[in-house]
This record gives sequence, C-alpha cells and structure tokens, in this order.
Amino acid sequence: MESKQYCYKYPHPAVTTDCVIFGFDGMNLKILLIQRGIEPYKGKWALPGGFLKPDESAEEGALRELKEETGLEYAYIEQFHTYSIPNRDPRERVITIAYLALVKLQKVKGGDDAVNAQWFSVNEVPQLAFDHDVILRDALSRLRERIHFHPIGYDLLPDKFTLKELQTLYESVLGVHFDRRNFAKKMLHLDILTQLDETIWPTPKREAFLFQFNLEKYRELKQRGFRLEF
Amino acid sequence: MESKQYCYKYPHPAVTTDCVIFGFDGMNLKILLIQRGIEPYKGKWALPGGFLKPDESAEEGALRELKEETGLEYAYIEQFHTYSIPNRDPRERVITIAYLALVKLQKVKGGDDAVNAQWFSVNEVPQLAFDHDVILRDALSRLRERIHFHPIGYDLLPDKFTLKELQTLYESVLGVHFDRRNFAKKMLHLDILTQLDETIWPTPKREAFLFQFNLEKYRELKQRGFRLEF
DNA sequence: TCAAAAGTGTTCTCCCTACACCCATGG
DNA sequence: CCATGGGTGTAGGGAGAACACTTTTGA
Repeated sequence: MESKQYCYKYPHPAVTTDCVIFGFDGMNLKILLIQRGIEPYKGKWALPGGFLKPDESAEEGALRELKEETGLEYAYIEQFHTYSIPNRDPRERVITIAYLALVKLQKVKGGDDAVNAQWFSVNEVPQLAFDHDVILRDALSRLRERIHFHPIGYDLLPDKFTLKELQTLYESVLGVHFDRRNFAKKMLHLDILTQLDETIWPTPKREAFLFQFNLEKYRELKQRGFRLEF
Repeated sequence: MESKQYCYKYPHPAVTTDCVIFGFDGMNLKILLIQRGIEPYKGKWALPGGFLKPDESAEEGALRELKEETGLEYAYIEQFHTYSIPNRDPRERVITIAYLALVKLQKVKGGDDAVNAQWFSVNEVPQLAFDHDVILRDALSRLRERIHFHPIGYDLLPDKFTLKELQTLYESVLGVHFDRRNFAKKMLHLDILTQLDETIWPTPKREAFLFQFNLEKYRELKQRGFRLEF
C-alpha cells in the first residue's frame, strides 16, 4: 500500500483554485466565505477553493467550486492573480490561481458544501486563513477596475432593477457617493439600459421605474471600446 | 538509482513562468524570443521561461528568467495570466504563470542564455511553440490597458527622450495615430514630464527638446488616481 | 528656395459637474 | 399638510479634437 503514488523527477507544487464570490443584497457588496473544518486554520474563515483536478483547467476548477458552494451552474468568473510565495501554506508548497465571481444573490440557493458557508459584507470580513486577506484585497481592487469597462450590474443585480439599486451597487463597490441625477444621466447615456413600463414600490413612498440591461447594445458598445468614468 | 524521487499522494502539475519581454527601438514595439534547442517544438521560437524552483516565488522566477536572457537585474514586471489547460504541453501537465516585462533596449547587453535569443517586432512575430501565441496576444492586450494608467515610457524609453519618441511609442503600442500638438498638450498637462534645456538632432532637419519622467510627480498623480484617455 | 520636422495657440463641441424644483404617496 | 423619495432640466467649466502658421536646417 503506497500512499504517495505520484512521482516526478523534480519537485512539483500543489495547485489550487480559490474563488472570491461577490454578491449584492441591495445595500452592501458581499462575499461568500467558508469556515474551515480541518487544520491548518481550523475554524477560521477562508475563501472557497480546492485542489485542481488532473484533467480540469483552472477555470473549470473555479466553476466547479462555485457550483459546490452556491449551486450555480454558471456565473461571470475572471482569473485575476496567482499566488506563489513558497510558504503560503504550512503543509506543502501550494500555488493558488485566484478567480473572482459575480453572482445574483437571489439565485443562490446553496450548494452541497454550503453548510459552513456564509455571506459577509466586504467591510465586515473576519480575519481569514492563509493569505486570503491579501487575495480578497486584490479581488476588490480588480473589481473596482472592472466596473469601468464591464457592466457588473448585469451579473450582480436581478434581471430587473431600479436606477437607485444600480447606483447603490456602484457606490458600495467604489465606496463613494454620486449625485442621483448625474448618475442616471451617465448610465442612460451609455444606452445599454432598457427602461421598462413596469414599476415597483421599492420604498413605501413612491414607485420607481424598472430597468434591464440590453446585452445587444452592450456588446456593440464594447466593440467600439468604452470606459465609464467615475 | 531512482530518477523520480519527488512523490505526492495526488497528482501535481509542473509549474513554469514565462516572460513576454517588451522593448522599444524608437520605431517599433519589440519582444524577445528564444529559439528552442530541444523537443518538443525544437527549432521553433518561444517565450523565455522555465520551471519554477522549489524555493522561489513566481515573481522571483520571472526576474531570474529576465536576467538570464537580458542581463538585467531589474525591470518592470507584472503578472498577467496563468495558463492551465491540461494538454498545453505534450510532455506532462504544465501550468504557466505569465509575466510581462518592460525593458530599456539600450541597456540590454545580452545575458548568459542569450545566444538563441532575438528581438522581433510585435507585428512580425513567427509562429510560436506551445500556446505562446495566445500568451503574447494576452500580454499585448494587457500592455494596451496598462498604458492608460502606467507611464510605460518610463520603462521602455531611454532616460531622456523627445516628445516625438514618446508619441511613436504610444502609437506603436496602441496601433493608432495622434495629432502631434494634442498629444504634447495632453502629456505635458499631466505634469509628469520635465522639459530639459538640452536638445538633440533626432533627424537631420531640426533639433528637438529632451524630456525626462518626473517620478515624484507621477507618484503624486497615481495617488490621486488618474487615467489617460486616447 | 524648397522640403521636412519642430514649436506653438485658438476655436468648437461635448461631457461632466453642481445644483433646484415638482410630483406622488403614506402617515 | 408634511416628510420622503423619485423624476426631470439647466448653466458653467474644462478637456479633447480639429486645425494652420512660423521657424530652422540641409539639400
């Protein structure tokens, strides 16, 4: 019974994928964390992730992790950095390919492994295992870059949403406040939103129009190249 | 005599770092390629790269590669993507952490391994080994993004340069043409260039002022956050 | 004296910003 | 009738884009 059956001429590191899964609850940007059940860092919160299987790419691994934790078959994911400092894991050398994922919170029912998973507001995250605090910081900074090119609302908001919700999303990602009217003007001017006839009562005060992303027009716009300045 | 001495319970991929090394000769954006001396892809051109050593991070590995090929101790490097499709290398599973590097061509003397190295204009690159054509394309696209935030001229041009040189650099990276006057206005308006009293004769026609990057002011600007639109 | 390259300034337009008023609803 | 939140428009400033003339030098 040989337990170490995979042998190489030169040392090979272990490779994992970790996912920073972002969601938005209408007020705050959230991320999904897992409470570790085993050593090292047992009991600490950590990013969902796991070892890369022999025949899957890192992206496939990240999507697999995403499904295990959220039950979602698909979401926007994007690789943003690979972490390779030799001693980042006390057990053996582990290289981590990190992904960020954007999910619609309403669609998350919880996956098989979701028992120990919990959503945290990004500004109320506990101390994390390994170097996951660094990974999270990098993910946030990539998300803040991405928001200028990519209509992240498309991935984070419900299909139909109010301008107010969209603005709150941008404000909570970027940590700033915008003028209501200027924000609406800028977004509508991009011409990637469709105003619906439907309205809802987001507050007990007054009804508000619902909007949808127009994927067609977004694709055209992306083709031409654009950037949203804030 | 056991040749496969490093054993693990689970399969581990090999990990390499590859470098896309950019330079600028005053006319064209160039990259450094290596002609492979061994199979697979023997004789084909490839990006410089190599296996990660057990006790170095990917960044250290990339800097080591850079030194071996160019003799340079330091240059701007930036990780941009990790490639992990299972069969990208026919020998065994290899995961590649890719870096881009910006070097001043005049300072490159050639390193120990530089015998089979050669500079190519980015639009005259031969067919490359492995998936290196994809990696190069991704590096170029990252460079084109980076040019908006990062004064890449600081890393690619000589210490002193003319506005014309700077403009040619931007034009060859972005593949567009700018109006001379507007380009100068925009660059000078950023206030990160120092105009020197010195002049040179870049052409036999007329002398031109030399400029230098002002690192102090660039740091201030970056602090405040900025973006160069083109 | 002509061709080629460098230096310089103005106008127009558009977008971003700051900002104020009206309307509808629930209490 | 008042407080709250949503909808809408305008005036001013700044930056980018288009654009032309002058100067210097070598041939």
